[in-house]
Amino acid sequence: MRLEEAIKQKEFKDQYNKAIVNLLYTQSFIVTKQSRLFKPLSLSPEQYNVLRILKGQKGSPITVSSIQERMLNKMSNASRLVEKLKQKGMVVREECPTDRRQVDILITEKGMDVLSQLHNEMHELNRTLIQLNEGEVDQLNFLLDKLRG
Amino acid sequence: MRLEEAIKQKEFKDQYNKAIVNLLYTQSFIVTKQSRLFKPLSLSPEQYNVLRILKGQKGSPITVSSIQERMLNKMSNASRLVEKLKQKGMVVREECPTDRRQVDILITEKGMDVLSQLHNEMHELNRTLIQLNEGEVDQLNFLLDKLRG
DNA sequence: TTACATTTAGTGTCTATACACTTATTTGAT
DNA sequence: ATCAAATAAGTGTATAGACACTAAATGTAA
Repeated sequence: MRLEEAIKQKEFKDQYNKAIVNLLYTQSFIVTKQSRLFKPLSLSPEQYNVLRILKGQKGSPITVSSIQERMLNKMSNASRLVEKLKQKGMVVREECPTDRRQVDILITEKGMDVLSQLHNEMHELNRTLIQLNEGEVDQLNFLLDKLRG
Repeated sequence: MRLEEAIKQKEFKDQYNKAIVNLLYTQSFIVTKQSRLFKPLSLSPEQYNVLRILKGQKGSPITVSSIQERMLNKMSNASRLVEKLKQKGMVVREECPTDRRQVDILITEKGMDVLSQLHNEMHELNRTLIQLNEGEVDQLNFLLDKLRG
């Protein structure tokens, strides 16, 4: 659906303003659909994001601040998200041996299980959410990377 | 900055997965910068969105559910956002004469003042946030509209 | 008209964002 | 060696998103 119909706005001042609104609306469109996938596993999109970061470590520990740096939303609170995941038994916290300010985080077997349960569905969803051909997706990624300067 | 550096992820499974992550990251990038503009006026991005919808009405009232339909995030809670704006004196609530379930909302002089204070800065910010030329912005809007099917 | 379904606004609760703050530890300059 | 600055993790608080729920008003069909 065109943005104008989706939010019932007839016109935009210019294409730059429309692009801003289009990006915000499209993110909400994506997150809403992803959330429904996470729901049965009692996982939020941001908790999923943290688990993905931990999985990417392939066994080596990562500190809370490094998780924060890798998060999609730089303003989110990795400390509290890790605590939520720990309560669910999906991660463990360990004191960092070289710097006692830091805390090493590791994904558990249970955390890995949750990710593999989601793997196929997520891949399928991401593919169907984006109704573009391969050339168009490449172009979109190029434009988004360029947009941010 | 390329997405890979921004979130320190070396590669993506495919361009579709990268596009999803790119869209989520870019939205956060935009909202974070917009929030700083709203901060001095004690306005949140979503409250601003509601005020913009009300301004677009050019004086005619709009119900809470119609505001909801026009919002960028369809899951947000127009009822509570309107209440916050009312407490700040930026909107008024009136009982709808034809349907007592509904509540008509109108923007006040104060609400309009806040919008005009932000007008120039917002336009400038939106323009500088998007580091694309005119043809590229058109292309981006086309791709985002097509993406959602 | 009565009974039932639908619509509208609003509430409750959990989670997350935004941002200022605290505490503990480490760094680094003198 | 000392002490201020910087860094890491975590806390407090206000706002918002996600989603189930309620209450009141309206629509509709028998």
